[in-house]
Formats: sequence, structure tokens, C-alpha cells
Amino acid sequence: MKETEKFSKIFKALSNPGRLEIYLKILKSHKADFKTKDAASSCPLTQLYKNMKLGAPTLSHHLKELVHADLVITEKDGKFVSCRANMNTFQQIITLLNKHSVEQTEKE
Amino acid sequence: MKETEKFSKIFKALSNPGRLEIYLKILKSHKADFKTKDAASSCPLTQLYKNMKLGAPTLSHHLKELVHADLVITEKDGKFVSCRANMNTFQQIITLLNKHSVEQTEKE
DNA sequence: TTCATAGTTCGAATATTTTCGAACTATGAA
DNA sequence: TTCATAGTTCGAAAATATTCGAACTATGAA
Repeated sequence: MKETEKFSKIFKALSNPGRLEIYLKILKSHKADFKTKDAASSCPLTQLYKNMKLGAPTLSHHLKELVHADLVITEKDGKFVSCRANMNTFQQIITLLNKHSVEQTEKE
Repeated sequence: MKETEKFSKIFKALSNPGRLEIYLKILKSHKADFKTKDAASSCPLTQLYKNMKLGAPTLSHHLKELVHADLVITEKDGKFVSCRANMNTFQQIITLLNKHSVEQTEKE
């Protein structure tokens, strides 16, 4: 797949306000878990409902888009679904942007 | 405007393959100009047509979206239009992502 | 002033996204 | 085995995005 196609799909997944909020919550929970040394580093789906005005089918749909874009990894844990950010894809975004822009060392 | 709304608009602007390609070309030309110490740091619109299968109205439309998302700044130079990346918005994207993820210093 | 070139605007056809109700599956508890 | 809960799938309505032809404006050259 062409680089621009791959990344445009990633950005499309982040182009919806609700979906971006979901992703940032998952990223943040990753961070929180990292801080507390919790090996799970995951976020139960139910957490995502909080403060969001999305119905269950919508949330499920959005989550699938994030998984499809390789941004999020889900795992079924009994009755619950837990989510964590795919930090590999996360890093690829940063790398893409930096690759096309001025190198850090050349900054004024 | 809410943070997620603002950034979802930015990501939406990058969610179309053609538009992402345009943006990366503009970013890259910024980098090239920086390297040659060319103060202009700009990319003539005609350059963007190269290797792209987009019609003029489509390119114009896409460019407007990038400008609207504050990703690109255009300037009319006689008969031509030149574009450059808004590095302020660029940096905001990096900051948003890093803010929500594990701090660099905590990386394993 | 006439022409060619660079780019924009308008309008419309087509495709894709977004959202949600209704009906479904899967799991754990009683 | 019955029930409640967590989440998914399906289908469809409404909203948005994509693309491009045709017609337009603006500039510089002849």
C-alpha cells in the first residue's frame, strides 16, 4: 500500500470528534497504566462511555474503525472488551510527520 | 472550540490520500527551502500538479481545506499561488499526541 | 486590447460517513 | 436454565465528502 494511502486511513480514523476522543482516552489510559506499572495497559470499553453522548452501536462502530486503522488493539476479557493503543502505529505517525518536516537538529 | 473538535478537523483535512500527499509535498518543500536557506520556504501550486491525477478544481478545493484547517498558508504571487506549511499547527499535532501518550523520559 | 495561463467558483452526480433503533450473541450470576 | 449485562451486527435515513465539467476572474505577455 502507498504510504499516503496508509496514513490517510489512519488520519481518517482520527477525523471524527467522537472517535478522536475515544482514541485519546485510550492513549491516556495507556499512559496512566504505564505510570502505575500496571502490566495490562488497557482500558475497558465501559470506561469510554463516560461523558460521551454516543450510543452503544455507535461506540462499537467507531472502535472498529480505530482497530481497522491499526491504532487500537482490543482484547476480549470475559464479558468485557479492553482496549489499548497500538504504540507502533502511534510512533509511525510521529515518524511520518518528522520525516517530511525540518529535522529537529536544524531547528532555529 | 473543544480540543477534540479542533484536531478532528485537522485530521479530517489529512484523511484524503490526495490531500495528504499535497500536504506532505508542501511540508517537504518547506524542508528543502530551509536547507538551501531560501527565505521564501514556499511551494508554487504548479509543483503540486506533478505526478498527481487531480483536476485543477479538485486541487483548488483540497488546498482550501488544508488552509481552512490551518495546516497550510497560501500567498498570491502575481499569477501564481505559493503554499507553505503552518509549522505552528504542525507542532500542535505533535504536542497533542505526545501529551496523551507516555512521556519520552519514561520510555523503556 | 487581446490572448494564454493560473487558479477559483458553481453546480451537480456519486460515494462515503455518521448515527441509531431493533434484533442479535456471549458471558456470568442467581 | 433463566436473566441481566456487555457488546455486536444489520439496515436504513440523513449528512458530508469527493470529483469534475463549465464558466468564471486575475495577471502578465505580446
